[in-house]
Amino acid sequence: MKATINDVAKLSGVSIKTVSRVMNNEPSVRQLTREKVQAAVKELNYQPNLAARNLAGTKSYTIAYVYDNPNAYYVIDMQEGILAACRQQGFELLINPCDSQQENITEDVINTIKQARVAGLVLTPPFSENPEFVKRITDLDIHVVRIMSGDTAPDELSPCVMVNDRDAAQTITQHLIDLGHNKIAFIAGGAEHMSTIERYKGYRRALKANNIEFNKNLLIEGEYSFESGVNGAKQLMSLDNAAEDRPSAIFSCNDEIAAGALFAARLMNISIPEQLSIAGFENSPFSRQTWPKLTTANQPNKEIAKNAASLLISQVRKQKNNNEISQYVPQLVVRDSTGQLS
Amino acid sequence: MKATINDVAKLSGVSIKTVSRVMNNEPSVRQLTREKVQAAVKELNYQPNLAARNLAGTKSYTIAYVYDNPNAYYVIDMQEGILAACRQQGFELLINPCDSQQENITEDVINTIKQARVAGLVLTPPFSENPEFVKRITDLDIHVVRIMSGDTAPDELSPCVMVNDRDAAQTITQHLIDLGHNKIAFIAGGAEHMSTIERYKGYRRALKANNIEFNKNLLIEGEYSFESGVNGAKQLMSLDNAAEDRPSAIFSCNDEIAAGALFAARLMNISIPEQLSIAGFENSPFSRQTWPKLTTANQPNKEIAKNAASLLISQVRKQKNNNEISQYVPQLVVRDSTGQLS
DNA sequence: ATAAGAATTGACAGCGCTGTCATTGTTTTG
DNA sequence: CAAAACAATGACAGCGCTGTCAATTCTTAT
Repeated sequence: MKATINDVAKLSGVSIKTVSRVMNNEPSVRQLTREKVQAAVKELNYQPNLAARNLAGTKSYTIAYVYDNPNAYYVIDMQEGILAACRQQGFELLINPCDSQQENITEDVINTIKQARVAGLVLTPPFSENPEFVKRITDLDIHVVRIMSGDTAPDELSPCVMVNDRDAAQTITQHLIDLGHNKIAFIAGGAEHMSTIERYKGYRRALKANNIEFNKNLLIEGEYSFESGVNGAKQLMSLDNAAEDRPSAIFSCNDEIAAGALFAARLMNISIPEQLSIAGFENSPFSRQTWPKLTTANQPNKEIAKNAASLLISQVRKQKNNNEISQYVPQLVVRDSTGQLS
Repeated sequence: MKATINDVAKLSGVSIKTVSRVMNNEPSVRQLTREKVQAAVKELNYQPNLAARNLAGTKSYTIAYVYDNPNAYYVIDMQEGILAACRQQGFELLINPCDSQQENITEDVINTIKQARVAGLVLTPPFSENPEFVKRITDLDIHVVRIMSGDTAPDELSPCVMVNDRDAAQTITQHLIDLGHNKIAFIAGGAEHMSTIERYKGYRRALKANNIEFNKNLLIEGEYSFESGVNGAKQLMSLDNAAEDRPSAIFSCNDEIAAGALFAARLMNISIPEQLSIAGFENSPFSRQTWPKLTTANQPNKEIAKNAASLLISQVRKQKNNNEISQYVPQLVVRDSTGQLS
């Protein structure tokens, strides 16, 4: 029922070794031979047996996704993207959820990837932002691709797929400015996240580009939570209007914060967007479940993850891969929570 | 570095075949021998090579989680539970996200599980609620364990882990009644979900047990969405109060609906819980991100999934497994969105 | 045209385990 | 106590593939 390499060899009239070569994109196979084999592969719908490959070879056909992130939507998207790349390339995916705060987490992860003979790792924050952790892994000759916030890779430890939160945040802030706002507050997420830092930088850059002076009363240091949004917005909206401090727009570091801010505004009978504009970031399902729906920035996580995983697989295979995009800029999604003052 | 079966055989002074027997819990091994081997296994920290097992044996050590569910929190919890069981038992997990509405989905899934030599499937709604689908799989001698809503398995196709939404819904409704409410509305989720039906039944049963007459104006047929909660609550709260139709409590079929209802109440300047109690269901992270926080019912998804997966693995191994719980009743979590009328 | 060199291909062993079946050890029974 | 019955163990092949290395074919330069 299931075709083996032997069937392919017979059908195409070559040895199994040659079939193996074709399947692994090895050089030293004549073009004609290659095509014959590929035809047979197609006809028999042959797919190499992963178990046999893993057993026989010194190479590994398994990559892992090591994560620790409370945002289920993010994780699922990443995972599905990675999975798509794996399926395409005949790789296996080991999922490894874990607690990045745990004492011996690095050793634990190393153990797991040794045990399972993992060839490479896709890392997302917070792991991707921890150079010590990354170094420990790459020192073991295990390939790594990191997905992280920024515009260029921070070091040479591994290839990175960058998410340019800064530019995106600048775009969002500019959107607010274009709407006529000049008192724009920023509710930050936890400062331990690079994404917070980057988004903040983008916000500041937009202000600067438009000659709007930064007012530190309009900066709230929060964390990535609904509650933080509620408190931040409350604090902001109780600023003295006479002193011209009270903002007419709030840029929240993510959608959850924005939802909280939205909620607080509602509590204070401030109508959105007539009296106050609120923007989020992430385009999580959350942002469509608020009322009004949130203006936000969309990052195509599935696509990012798929690309990162393909990159990783090319690395593992020692093939080059030219059509990788190494920087993504989240795109502005304008919905109903931002508008001109009226 | 990594111990093989050979090392264990040498250390314990038996043949590799005997070690294999011990590792697979096969009979026909003397107790003394078994212990010797187990000691060696422990000393060498030996773990059988999955690839070799899969390649050599006719048995498979892979189970799959086939899902199609928009609720990322649910999926992640399920997946992590299944993963935990797999790790414990030395199984491999194949993750298979897919679209249950797709034309040839059944064939696709069958193809995948044949290709990967999957021994068993963990199914959650909507797949677990589709008997045709389940039958197609079990006809192939592939083991299945279903997680679904109800109190007893609907058929003999496969073992089931039941989530007794009905009893839980009754408990929630009773909680509302105990608080003094007797005009309790129900905003349903999509009727194609068993969970909706079950939760509705529990609601009706609680009414009946307390001699409260069912008022069909208080039943809103919605779907599992925020918007549905908004619309449902609006409709309910505009009911004529004079006719004594307007509810003082709303039982929403899940947290998302409840969040919508909460939001609508806020829009109408109805204070929660002073003027209206709202209960959700699911205890999703969502329910802690509303204000006030939602009273809801908690289902320990991770644990349910872990149990279901262990059950599946026992089936696959043809071992019996007595300590499985086959029914879970979600527990009432009282928070701030329900209270007495004041 | 021909030898040296390079490119292509194949034979064969073996990865770590399980299935089959033969062998050895231990009980039971007449 | 011998024979039959059964329990415990091991020898060996082989799962489907890859790595090594030798054999073959094709180039190229002389």
